[in-house]
Amino acid sequence: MPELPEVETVRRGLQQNVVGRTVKRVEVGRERTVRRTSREALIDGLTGVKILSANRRGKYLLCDLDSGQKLMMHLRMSGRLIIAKPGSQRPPHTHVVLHLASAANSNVESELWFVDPRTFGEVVVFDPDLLKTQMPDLANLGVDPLNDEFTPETLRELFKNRRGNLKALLLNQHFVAGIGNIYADEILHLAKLRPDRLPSRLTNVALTRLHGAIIEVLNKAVNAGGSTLKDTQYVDLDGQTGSFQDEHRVYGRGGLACLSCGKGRILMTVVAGRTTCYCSACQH
DNA sequence: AACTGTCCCTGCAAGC
DNA sequence: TGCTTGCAGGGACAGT
Repeated sequence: MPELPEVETVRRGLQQNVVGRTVKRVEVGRERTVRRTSREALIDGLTGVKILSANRRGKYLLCDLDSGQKLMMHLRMSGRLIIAKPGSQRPPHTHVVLHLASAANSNVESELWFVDPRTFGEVVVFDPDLLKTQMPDLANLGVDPLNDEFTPETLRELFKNRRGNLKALLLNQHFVAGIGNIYADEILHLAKLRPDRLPSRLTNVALTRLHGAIIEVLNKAVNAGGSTLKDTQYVDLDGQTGSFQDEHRVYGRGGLACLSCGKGRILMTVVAGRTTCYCSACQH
């Protein structure tokens, strides 16, 4: 399930394969994928338009367009972006197809497919001036943890006057943007903190450890190309799987021995309404 | 204002 | 074997 590391891997794929190219034609299959506006709005907003950049904010992919508008793509649970040769066999649930003109230094055209079985994902073209009204979720997004402005002090400020537990806070996109269920559990395990701990009670030492764990886990996962699980089949733009699932220490390991301390057993419970795995011995 | 619970949707796996 | 059921989860939304 795409979280920050997977989305960052996809972003790099877009940078390589899509930036600098012009959209010749747009196909929209299932309208739910473009529900924020409409089929016509997406086709009008992208046809004949050049894609200038590939950026990321949390789990949101954002491209500047030469029309002055922006393209936002969100993979949510099961979304995938695939670059393919024109006319290739499309997988089931291919909801949006962008036909891309060849890059300046080549004569190879491509298709960019937005594939999404569970249809939670979305694709939208929006006017940056209307960000606050049209894209309130994006406008209210918290700090990106891989941005330099994310420091232990940031975390300390954000923890003030918070009632929820650590896991709920890590999952809250208004707080820190990009962490989902898998990486929240991995981060808390590395930081040796229980998911149900209250942030207001954390010592400065623990808080600094948490800050370091957020950055370390996310960077390692980015370097591994993200995590590919059985159920979501996450792959990058070229169809490559990630490998960070091999480094998961708690996620999906309920009932097994802790790989870090060797003493504890991984408990599987529900915290903040999500399946949560943590070590009974080394997380306090 | 901040938090919790429910819903959306499909594919897969477990259980009968 | 073949069906049903439950589960996975990001974020919008309604309710507290």
